[in-house]
Amino acid sequence: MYHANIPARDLTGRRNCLARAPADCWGCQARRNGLCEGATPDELRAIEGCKWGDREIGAGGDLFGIGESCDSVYNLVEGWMFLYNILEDGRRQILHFALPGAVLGFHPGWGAMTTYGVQALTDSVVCVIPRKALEPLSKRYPGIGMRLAWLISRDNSLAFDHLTSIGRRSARERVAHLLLELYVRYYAQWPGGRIDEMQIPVTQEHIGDAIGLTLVHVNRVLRDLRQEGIVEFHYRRLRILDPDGLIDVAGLDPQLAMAWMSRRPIE
Amino acid sequence: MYHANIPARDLTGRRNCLARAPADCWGCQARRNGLCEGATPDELRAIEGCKWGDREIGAGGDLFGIGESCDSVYNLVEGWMFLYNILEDGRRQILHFALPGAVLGFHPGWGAMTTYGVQALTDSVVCVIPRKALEPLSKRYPGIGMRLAWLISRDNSLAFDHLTSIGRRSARERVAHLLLELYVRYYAQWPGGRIDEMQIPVTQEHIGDAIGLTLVHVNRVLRDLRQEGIVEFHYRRLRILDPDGLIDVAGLDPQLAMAWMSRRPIE
DNA sequence: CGTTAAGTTGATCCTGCTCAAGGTCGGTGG
DNA sequence: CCACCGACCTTGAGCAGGATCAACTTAACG
Repeated sequence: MYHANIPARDLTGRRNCLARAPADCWGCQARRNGLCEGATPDELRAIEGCKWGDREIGAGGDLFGIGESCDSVYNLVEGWMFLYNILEDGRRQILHFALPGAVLGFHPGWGAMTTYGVQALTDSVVCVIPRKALEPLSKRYPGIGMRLAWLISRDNSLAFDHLTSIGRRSARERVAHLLLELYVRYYAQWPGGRIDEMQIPVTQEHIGDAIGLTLVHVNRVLRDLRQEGIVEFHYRRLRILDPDGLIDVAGLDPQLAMAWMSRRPIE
Repeated sequence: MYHANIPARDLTGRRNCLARAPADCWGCQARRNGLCEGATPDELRAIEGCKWGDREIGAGGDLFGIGESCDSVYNLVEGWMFLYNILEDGRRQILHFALPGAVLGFHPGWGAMTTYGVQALTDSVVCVIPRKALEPLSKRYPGIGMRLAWLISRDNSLAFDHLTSIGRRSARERVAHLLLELYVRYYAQWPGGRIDEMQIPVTQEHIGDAIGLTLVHVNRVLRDLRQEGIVEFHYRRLRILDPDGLIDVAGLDPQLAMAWMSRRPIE
């Protein structure tokens, strides 16, 4: 049973039922994911040993903002977050949606400022690993460095997909593409979830900011897709009625679309 | 002296003078960059020992195409390359320009197909390191895994910048932004190069494909910038006449713009 | 000096933005 | 249980940034 009534807080800080899934749903795999994925018991103990502790962030709160210095690496244990950039005049670009298992805050220019911010979409929990502990840790357990490299390169690969989408696809294609991505990642995280009733803790404005459109236009595209009986997205509920149709609208090779689901770590 | 007349081949395969800079210019720092950056003599020997050899790629040639399987990691030693994606109908998105020192071909889904291609802008040389050698290498020398992670996260950071640019900036801002990026990276690679005469082996079509515009519109924007006396970009020659003006057009915080130049590795 | 890639410019069209006004959902407080 | 409120969604009208199509010019190489 997935959607037991465990309340959480949304962006406004009010209780709502949008993030109702139990901890076991939002974060079940997290401790086995991210940096700990495929780790030996020894490594797990070492990581546990050097971590500072967990940090909770309410929905709408920032893990860190743009331009802050950041001396830790975070392993997202529970909840959804997103990475973003904001220009002077308020235009916002969402760079990445982070699901449990994501590694956050590892960026070049260590002492220096971050060039993006991280905000919680739902109430979230991150495991804090001080930056200083990382290097000795990777010296003792060499697998950790490679696993980090692999995780970041996976995110990079997603960023490349987004670049292609924003740079060269039409609004319709972009929306379809993002919904598919969210579905695939949701499903990889919580297999068994139903395709016709997913809780994606994201508004239409988030979607627009992620794919370089205005919320108004995103809404129009979603209306069309709804009228065509392909998907429904309404108040953070995603229902994919016609998966093949959606893949078609996205302009994806159906085979490639399936390959998305099978990105597994080294070995 | 930087621009000695050592010919290379351009996209058409003809000799030209666009890549005239001597090997010492295009690739001088490469063997000290990338995976080898900051490596101890021991590590250097180990990397040298397990590499398969160098591979040369003529301008316009592919290091690997989209959908090929790729069982090696490449260290770009000499030349410029770019990562790209092509949609079914021919639309192309350039994901990243790679300069000497770049690590190429490290991507998730190892045995699986690549999701992007890599093409040479100038005659290039890469050092080939078999994928199988990488893991034992990183076990023996833990620093290598972390260095890899750092390198990839630097590329990721650039991809985030590009996402922000394409998603939320106007055509004018995007062009200015990319020219600044190319200048900064060029300068970091070949300090001492003149700001009013840089050889950037990239056409206006490449620029368009990198920032999600048509070459026609890129041309119009460049015409405006030229008429305003800010930059000239003509036949792969970039001249920045008014750096502050360019930073202003890009809508960048001047201080942040300078910070770009100082991304250094861990420790 | 011919050839070809690359750059340039104009006219026209269309996708997606802006501005503005409602409508709906869901949580809260009476 | 109902009324209220704020966040979120929805729709229309008009506009504009950038795309498309097409023709022409220029630079660089052989």
